[in-house]
Amino acid sequence: MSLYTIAQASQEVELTAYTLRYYEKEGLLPNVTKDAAGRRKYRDTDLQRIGFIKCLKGTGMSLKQIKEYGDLYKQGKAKFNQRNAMLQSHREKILEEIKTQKKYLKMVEAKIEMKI
Amino acid sequence: MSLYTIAQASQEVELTAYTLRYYEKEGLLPNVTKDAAGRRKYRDTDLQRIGFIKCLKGTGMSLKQIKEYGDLYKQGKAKFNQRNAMLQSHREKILEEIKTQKKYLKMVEAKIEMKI
DNA sequence: TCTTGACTTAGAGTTAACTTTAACTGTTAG
DNA sequence: CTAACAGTTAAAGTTAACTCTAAGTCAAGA
Repeated sequence: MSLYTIAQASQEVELTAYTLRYYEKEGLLPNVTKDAAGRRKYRDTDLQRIGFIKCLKGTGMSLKQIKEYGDLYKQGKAKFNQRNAMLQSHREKILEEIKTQKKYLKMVEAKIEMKI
Repeated sequence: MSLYTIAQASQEVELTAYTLRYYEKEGLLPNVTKDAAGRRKYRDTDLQRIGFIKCLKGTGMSLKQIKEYGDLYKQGKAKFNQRNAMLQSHREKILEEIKTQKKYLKMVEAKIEMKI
């Protein structure tokens, strides 16, 4: 079980320390502990959580919605259905997005082929 | 050859009239003509251009870069190489992005499958 | 003729997601 | 012991991309 300073965590997850503090302030990382001097110590589970936040964010979910998801998560089995529904519909959204990206890719390729 | 008011063009391309004026102000739509009363009249070529702008924007190109691309386009054959290089590297970027989206899709699906 | 409604402009306001600053504190290497 | 450094906070600043407001113009219908 290893602990990371904010600088180490920052490097690990490829987000700035500013961003990590910001996410915490916004309630996306409720479980980050601090050492005796008040400095953040990130655990592996924190890094995993950040990884999933990056996944949700990278697929177009807003921080606000990510927080909602996290809040449901915290409430455990009671909110399982609601939480899973969120993921299901987000999955649909990603599928749609991939479809759109492929369409756009073809448009760009067509433009390249036009050579004008 | 049909002409569209801003309201009609707006509906056609699914952007608000505000956004169309904003794009024009930013130099992304340099060829929109106006009628005797000073009202914008969009031609089919304008709508096609907007369609391509949406494609570039939808694949993560900034309006600033889209303007640069448009400016190169305006300079015709002289800037063909530069313009085409932009599209080539944008194509790579889209391919990368699709790859990332597929990875994230798998992460979300894994989370759904976990049922926890 | 009057009024309604779609348009015009310049410029101000909004939102999300950071990003930076200022002032401070606690840890560590020389 | 002290200077440098990594961290802390609250709050202000930044950026992109809209989005809206205010004040005005113009054309068409009752």
